[in-house]
Amino acid sequence: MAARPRIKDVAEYAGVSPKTVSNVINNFEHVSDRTRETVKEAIEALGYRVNIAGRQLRQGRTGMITLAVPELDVAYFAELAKHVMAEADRRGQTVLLHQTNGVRERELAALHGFDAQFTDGVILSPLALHPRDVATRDRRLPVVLLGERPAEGSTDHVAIDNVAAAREATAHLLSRGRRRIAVVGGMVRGPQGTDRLRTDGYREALKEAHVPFDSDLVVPVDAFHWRDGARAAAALLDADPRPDALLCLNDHLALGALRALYERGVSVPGELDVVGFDDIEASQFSVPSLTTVAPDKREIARAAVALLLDRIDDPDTSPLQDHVVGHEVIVRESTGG
Amino acid sequence: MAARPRIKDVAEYAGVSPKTVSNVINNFEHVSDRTRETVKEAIEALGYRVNIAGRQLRQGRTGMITLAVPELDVAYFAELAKHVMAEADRRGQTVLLHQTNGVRERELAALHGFDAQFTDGVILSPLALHPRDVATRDRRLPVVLLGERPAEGSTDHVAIDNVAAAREATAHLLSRGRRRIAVVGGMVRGPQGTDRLRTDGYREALKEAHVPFDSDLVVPVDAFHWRDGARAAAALLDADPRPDALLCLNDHLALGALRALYERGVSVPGELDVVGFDDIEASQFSVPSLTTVAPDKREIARAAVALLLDRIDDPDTSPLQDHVVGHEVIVRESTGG
DNA sequence: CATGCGAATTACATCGATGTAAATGTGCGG
DNA sequence: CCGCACATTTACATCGATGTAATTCGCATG
Repeated sequence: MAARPRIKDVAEYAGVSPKTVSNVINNFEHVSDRTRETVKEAIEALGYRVNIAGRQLRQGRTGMITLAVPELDVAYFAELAKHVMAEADRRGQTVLLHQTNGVRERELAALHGFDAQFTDGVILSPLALHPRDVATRDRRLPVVLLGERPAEGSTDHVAIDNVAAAREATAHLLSRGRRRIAVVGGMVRGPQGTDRLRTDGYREALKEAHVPFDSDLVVPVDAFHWRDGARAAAALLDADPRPDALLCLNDHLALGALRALYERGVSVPGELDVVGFDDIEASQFSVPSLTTVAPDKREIARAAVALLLDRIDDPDTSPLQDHVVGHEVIVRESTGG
Repeated sequence: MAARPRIKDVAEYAGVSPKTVSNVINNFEHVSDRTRETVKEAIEALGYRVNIAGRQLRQGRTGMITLAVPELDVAYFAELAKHVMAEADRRGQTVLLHQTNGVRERELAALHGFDAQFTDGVILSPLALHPRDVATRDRRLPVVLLGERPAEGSTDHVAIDNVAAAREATAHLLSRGRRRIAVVGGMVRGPQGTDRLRTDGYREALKEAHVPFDSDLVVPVDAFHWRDGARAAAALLDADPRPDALLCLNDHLALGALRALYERGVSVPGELDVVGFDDIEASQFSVPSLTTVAPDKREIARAAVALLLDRIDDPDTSPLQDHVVGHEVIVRESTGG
């Protein structure tokens, strides 16, 4: 089987110089129609395809960006990835997707381009990164962080207003008369991660409604998966007094909780309300369907890609951006919708 | 901000030749410990990282493989992607993930390497590919197909035994006394796609049990999403006589059906059984939990990566493989488990 | 101390595409 | 028919890493 043809082969076949072929490929304007036609035929005839390595070596750009998320089988990240890839596509970029499993080491690797000068920049959704990791990173690789923000400054950042989102979701529960609202996946003290910010928003809502805060109702979890939500909900049912609502910090926790409540015969929303975050597709189809805080994922993707490409084009001058994306509380059956 | 250092800069810093630096990077054996140490320090000091483009240009390999799936927000593909990426990682390869949206044009592009000589090979999960597309493809790019197989030969292929899987799932329903089993997403005539093969398996099971086949019970769908399952289930409830079981050809259809049945007040598995395919994580946590056919996803991923890498190493000689992966019917609440 | 041998290191060419600058071609006015 | 302006096309060098082959080094032996 013949080796892949090079630009030189196409040139010889077409009877022109390699550079002319290159000019045709790149739609350079000063190429006569006849030459362009001849070259295109040669490309077709030989089945020629650009070798990206050669191009990148010359141009210094790959046209690829890295997207690093914790886990693809967490629906939120899969949906986000889908949007980022679509947006990148629209802007002529290719996405290299990585999973970090939320492990600091791998997030660090992402932050530094996976020990290869590979893609032009990185969009990273961190979980375990330490503030110092971000502060001391190698500034030569453009990075946009999503969601968590271990440290101010140093990178561009895109996220929803987590405090406001949690406040609104909590207010919704309070407006339905709920008073003992548990926070599944919450965190009272500790770094300003998403869990902490959302717990803060929850507390703000309680305060506004003059409902006392009870730290026993803030339940940390190992991970944000179904099983953790199920486990936490089961534990909360045994508490005395029982909570009358669960504010779950993502939809998987909430869906796991729904399952546990079903197993215990607790009616939702009759006896207890449940709210999630992320608005993954499953939350529309669960039984009962799930009230949730929907971030504008498309806008997150759009902003992240835009910020990153700007930063790639112009690494130094433009000021660091902190893009806040809209969100919305979608009321469904799990809170009487 | 300084530009990224090249191998030459490291060489100068360490006082050796570029080739020696390269030897250190690639763990070439004939390098003295002292030199190795010096070079490593220089790499560290300058923050040097390999430029993949340069390496690939020289070596003719990228160490990257493409994985092209229809949609990441279909959980099965997200889970599969996760496994493929993990397996590729284990074998020192990086995965470039693409979504085709099940559009023939994009699948064709994947089959041909996305008009760039980019990755070393492609793992493609096709939906819309025409047999001719596969038969006439450019053989210079190694390809492994997953699931659907538009044409025999021409590529390596990995899938479960769809006929047997559907036969077993149907037999399970029959053993529970179900006799009017609808196939959601099924196809009686048409190409040997997954839907057709599974419908064939369903028919085999009926035949073995001497249950007559009724083509009205085979319901095609637009796509394999929740909403399509919900829609199909709703339509089937209005049929007379009603089916007493739904064999849904993936879990999303099944979960959507469960939702529709819940809305209509039909008890599962009391009045009606539901079975899915894929064993996505959600099927463990749905209400009721879902009986489903679980393909060995890890093995699919392992085999696909292995076949592809073999083909990359040795494009011509080894015979085309058709790897059949194991599956298992997991009985849960939706069929009385 | 010359010689030989393997280990360690290096010079050089090369992978494929494209930017630069120079060369060639074309059309038009004078 | 000449010369100029502009459009096309081309020669050549270059991006960064590494394979090949040649060179240098270190050390033991006669």
